[in-house]
Amino acid sequence: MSKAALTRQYIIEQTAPVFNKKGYAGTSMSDITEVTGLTKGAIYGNFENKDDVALAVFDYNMHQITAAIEQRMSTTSSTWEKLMVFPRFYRTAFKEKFLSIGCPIVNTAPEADDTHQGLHQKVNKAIARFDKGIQSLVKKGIKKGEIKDTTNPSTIASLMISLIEGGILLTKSTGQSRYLNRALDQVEKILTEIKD
Amino acid sequence: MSKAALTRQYIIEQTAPVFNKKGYAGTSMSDITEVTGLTKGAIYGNFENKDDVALAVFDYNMHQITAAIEQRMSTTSSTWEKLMVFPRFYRTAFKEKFLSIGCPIVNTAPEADDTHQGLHQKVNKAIARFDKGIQSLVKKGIKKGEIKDTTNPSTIASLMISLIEGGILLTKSTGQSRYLNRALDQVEKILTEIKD
Amino acid sequence: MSKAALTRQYIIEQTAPVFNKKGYAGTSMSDITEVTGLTKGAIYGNFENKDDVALAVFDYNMHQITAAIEQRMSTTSSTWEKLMVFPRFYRTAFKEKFLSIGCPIVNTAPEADDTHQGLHQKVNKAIARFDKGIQSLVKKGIKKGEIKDTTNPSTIASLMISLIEGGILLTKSTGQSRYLNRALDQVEKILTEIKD
Amino acid sequence: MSKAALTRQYIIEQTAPVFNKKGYAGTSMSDITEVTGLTKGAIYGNFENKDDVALAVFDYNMHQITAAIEQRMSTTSSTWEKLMVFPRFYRTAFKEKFLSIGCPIVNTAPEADDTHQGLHQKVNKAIARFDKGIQSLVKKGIKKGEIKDTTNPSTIASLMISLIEGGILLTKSTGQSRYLNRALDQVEKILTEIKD
DNA sequence: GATGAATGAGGTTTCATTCAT
DNA sequence: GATGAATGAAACCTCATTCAT
Repeated sequence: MSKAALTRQYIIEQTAPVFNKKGYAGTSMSDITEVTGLTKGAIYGNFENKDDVALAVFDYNMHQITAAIEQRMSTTSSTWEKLMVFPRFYRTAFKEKFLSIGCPIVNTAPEADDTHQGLHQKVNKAIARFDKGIQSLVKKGIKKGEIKDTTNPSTIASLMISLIEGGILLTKSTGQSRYLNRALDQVEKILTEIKD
Repeated sequence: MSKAALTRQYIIEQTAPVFNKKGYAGTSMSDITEVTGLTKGAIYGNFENKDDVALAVFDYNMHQITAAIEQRMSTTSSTWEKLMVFPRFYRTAFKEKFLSIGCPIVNTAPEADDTHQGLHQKVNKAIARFDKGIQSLVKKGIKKGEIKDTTNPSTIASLMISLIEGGILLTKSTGQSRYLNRALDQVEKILTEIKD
Repeated sequence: MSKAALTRQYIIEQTAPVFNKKGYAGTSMSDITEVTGLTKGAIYGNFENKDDVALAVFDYNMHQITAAIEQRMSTTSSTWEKLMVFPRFYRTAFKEKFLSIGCPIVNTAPEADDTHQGLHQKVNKAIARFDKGIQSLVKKGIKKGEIKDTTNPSTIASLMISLIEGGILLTKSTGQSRYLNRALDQVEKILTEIKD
Repeated sequence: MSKAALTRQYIIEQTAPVFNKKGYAGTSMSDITEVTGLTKGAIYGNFENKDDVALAVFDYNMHQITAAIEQRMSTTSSTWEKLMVFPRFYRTAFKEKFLSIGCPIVNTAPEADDTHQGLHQKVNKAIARFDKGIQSLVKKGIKKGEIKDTTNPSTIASLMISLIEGGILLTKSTGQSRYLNRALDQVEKILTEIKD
């Protein structure tokens, strides 16, 4: 890793929590220099502008979660078990490590929707990847006979994602874990129902 | 209604869409003067500060939705039918009139969580009212024999809210109606299952 | 007294302490409405502008002190005793009632000097009146044989005023009464020395 | 000297006359940018806020006078002569160079008294330093047998300062030099009386 | 490649004042 | 004659960004 790439990575890691807390518009370049201990010049040497930092931070945040999920999936060859990784991950690891941060999709979508094209696209791509991941697991499960062939992959994906993101939003805001817990119960119930 | 109250109302109504689009930090006082055609002084004559405008706008946005829902509920005396108003409302009226705006809870919760105490409290109170409303309908339904007495009101409320808010978040961001639609299908399925 | 004159007087009396505390530039029209409980319109109905209020308040403050001094002087027919009223007044009544407010001349002169023509003129007229008052008492004292005829009235006036205003300035700022006390001791010593 | 320190010094020097003329509340950030030719950002890059500028300017103004006085004192070893530097300095150099500005203590004390904690403290510290300086000269003079041992150092200091500051206030406001002149005559008379 | 002082626009808020009611 | 909502300028301050060193 070149020195430049290292600095870039350092900035992203230090800045991620700030963007998560304050949002895009609420985070200032001064917040970034403060949390990194670097100068304005150093930030602008490694990123084009604030936008560029925000996009990189979003990618970083998504990668943290996706990598953790994929790693857990790799421990089983059953596609149904792979699907069950989602509720299990969000119930344990997520609550321990990530809930204080929240989900980057939930954090970013409402703000980016109408004002921030670059981020909005990234959010939608992240949702699409999430969705496609679930759908292809369901399809593979059907093929392998692990999942009932009457199952609609798109429906399963839509439901799972809405339940998870909704649950996170509410539990994060209220501090009451029951929202995310009941949502994840429901995800598991749905997955159990489609098991063949 | 005094002139001041009229102006206040006017400012709220004109400003609501801007806050919905740009969020709290993203909306400037200049945005407000622009959309209202009033001067800075006029805004500050009717509101203490930007915060005060934001809180009033949030209340206004919530009231719009709650009033519409309550009005629909008033047309039936069956508590189960009253519960069914939620998915039906969000499926029709909401999509037509409100989706461009989004749900004030979804719009506000992520930004307010960590930085904006006043709004955060308002959001949580709104969620609590939403939750309590569903729970008391379920309880009443059980009492009246319309709903199975094995039903857990808190679970139903948690699930319904997570599904609705999650569905809105995703449909608003992606533009794909399937997220909200599948979430509402699920809400209706859940309600059908608890019908006695 | 007409109703208008009463309101004017009321505004002046309520506003005087504010101007004394905050100075001219530091006092806002809102401070004035707040302390009087009246509306902007009421203030502007009775005064041309903020300037006009400030000038009236200065006159009022000066009158308070001058009237008290003159009242005390009227109790003696000795001109030397009349002169001694100054140190005695400032030592007692002033410290009890007026020090928290300060002397209008000290309060106003530095701010008005370079920026506020109207007030500056009023301050200088007040000083001139103060000065002339002392000088004519000294002259009368010389004529009546109460004061040595070698005495220079202008010198006595200059010295007395500098000592009194300097003493007030320092005691007000530091909270240490010795500045004003030693200055008044000196005034009395000077008066004793010129006694015939 | 770093570039920042140079700019800071430049801002202070350019701004000093403005604060002297207009006072703290009367001086605006725009006045400062105008007189310095710098932008708002440049000022705020070098000072925390307007307060911070005002405090630095006060220190600068005091230093100008103190340095001039100390320099003159260094030309004699007699403590009595050192005390005589005060009236002589204020009579000549001060009237030529500083009277247009006034004395920072006189300029600042009345405004700072009730509203501006930071400045108020600085003013009082400046007075205390002035006072202590005179007192310790008197004490040294007594020890060295130059000054009568019946002399009260505190009284001398109180009197000298009241006379000087009072004289400046009145001469500055009225434009008549007799106030300061007679006050300084009196200071010299007092010093002559305590000479051993 | 990094620094950090400077920019200039724009942020929120308060000001003295006016004027239709 | 009084009201108080509105004005428009100006207050203090922060922003994202640049560029000479």
